[in-house]
Amino acid sequence: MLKIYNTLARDKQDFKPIEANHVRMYVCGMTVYDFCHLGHARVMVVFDMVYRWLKASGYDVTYVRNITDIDDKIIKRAAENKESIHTLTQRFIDAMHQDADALGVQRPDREPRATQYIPQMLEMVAQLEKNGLAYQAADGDVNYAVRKFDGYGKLSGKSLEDLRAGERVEVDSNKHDPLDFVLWKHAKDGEADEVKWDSKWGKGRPGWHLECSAMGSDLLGKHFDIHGGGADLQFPHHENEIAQSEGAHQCQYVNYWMHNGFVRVDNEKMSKSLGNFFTIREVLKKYDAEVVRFFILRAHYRSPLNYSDQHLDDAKGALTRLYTALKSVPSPSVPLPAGEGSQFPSPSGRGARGEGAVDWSESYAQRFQSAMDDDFNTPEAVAVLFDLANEVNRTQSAQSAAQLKTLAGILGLLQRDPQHFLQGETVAGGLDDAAISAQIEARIAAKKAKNFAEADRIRKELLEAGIVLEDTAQGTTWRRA
RNA sequence: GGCGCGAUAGCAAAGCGGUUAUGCACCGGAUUGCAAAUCCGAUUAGCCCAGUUCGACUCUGGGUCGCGCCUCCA
Repeated sequence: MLKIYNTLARDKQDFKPIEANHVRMYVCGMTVYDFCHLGHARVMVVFDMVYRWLKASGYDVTYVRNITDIDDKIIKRAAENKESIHTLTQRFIDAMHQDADALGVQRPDREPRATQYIPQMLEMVAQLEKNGLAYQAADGDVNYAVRKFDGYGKLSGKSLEDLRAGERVEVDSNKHDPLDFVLWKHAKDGEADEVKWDSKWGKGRPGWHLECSAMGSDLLGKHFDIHGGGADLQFPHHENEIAQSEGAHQCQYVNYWMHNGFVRVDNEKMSKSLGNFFTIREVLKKYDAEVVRFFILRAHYRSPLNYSDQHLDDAKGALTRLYTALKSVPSPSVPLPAGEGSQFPSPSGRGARGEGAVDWSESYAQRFQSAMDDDFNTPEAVAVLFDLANEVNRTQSAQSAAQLKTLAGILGLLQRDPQHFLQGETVAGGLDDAAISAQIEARIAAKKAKNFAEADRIRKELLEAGIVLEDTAQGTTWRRA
């Protein structure tokens, strides 16, 4: 039985989807005005892992991750760049897809853009107004009347009183309550047509919180299973989403709220405002994308994750061990042909399908499964992978190697040709494969002639060029350090 | 100030009321011409103070420190 830590309950709970065998999941995606940083990478990878595990567990999953393509920052950036909103957002959506693809993140089933859901948003505002939860203020903005919604604060565990006590922003006299938030932002003079839409409250654009509520319920229904995002979205964003959706639809919005921990640098949250962020593409210049993915999945999704070169190097070394084990055994390909995944029972007797054609009765698979079922405990699941690697190295069993590759595949890891991972790409200015082969041949000749001094010299020279040689029973192999 | 989360060996990071986490590093051995890789073994833990218990890293209370949210943020 899968257990999920539900922020709403502050506890791990048994996961039961609303519809048997079908899971509907929404994750807050990016605001596209710049390149994604490692914090974004973590959300994408973490929920990709969740998506994959639900599928491997036999569920049909509808996964929605939105794109915020209208927002103050976008407008500001477009103006600075003297480009249109559309050009700017499209550019960064493309960049985001490149980054996500590199990290092995599967595309969500739907990727709605806020600007395509304006009618649904307006409809929601109208419904909220009708339900007495929204009002148009003197400045033209339509606000949500927080104190009219019973249960405001149930996700973040904050009461309105607590929130007011900590109020740090200047009180906006147009609001009935300082905590009221904007649903529809009234257009200001001089704003481009591109950033305003007609509505019965006048021209304007949607508030950020409204976007997710409208897209979520339009694509997944008024009540769905899982809603995820970074821990910083818990308040106010997700709290406000609940207020909007439940206020408009008069029913429970989401059953399980999941929040991933932050990526930190020097023990501080990585964020735009602190300026201490690394973009995904920056990091990928230095580290293999799979290493980055592995680095993220090695920690539990709710724990903070400190970024540093040392930790990435560490992750690289560990991943190398797994690939080395796969390399040592011939043809560890995925054991079952596609489409025949139903011959094994899936975890907990859920439907038997999906990408994980795994024999779940096998002991490593069982350990892997209970780790993943325990609130997606990937560190524990990864530990199982290492135990399996040890078994592979010890027994040279093709079956174990196949199991290793299959289980790792559920995490989106270890699917490449081991040789390719270990040897990497030719470094600019470094030795190419042909040059390395020539050196290896020369060394083999030297060894045959018992000229070990020469053989060692060649090996040392290669090592200084970042090439590690390994003499095996099958001959000499090499990898990049 | 309010609310919440965390503190595990040199580093990273999990589970668990009593029995090896795991990876990297380090030490010994096997293997190797020597290495590397691999295998076997050893060493290194549980912020502090109380309490519960036959027994606590694991539960309870208090403290200390760190982090986050309360403002856009993944």
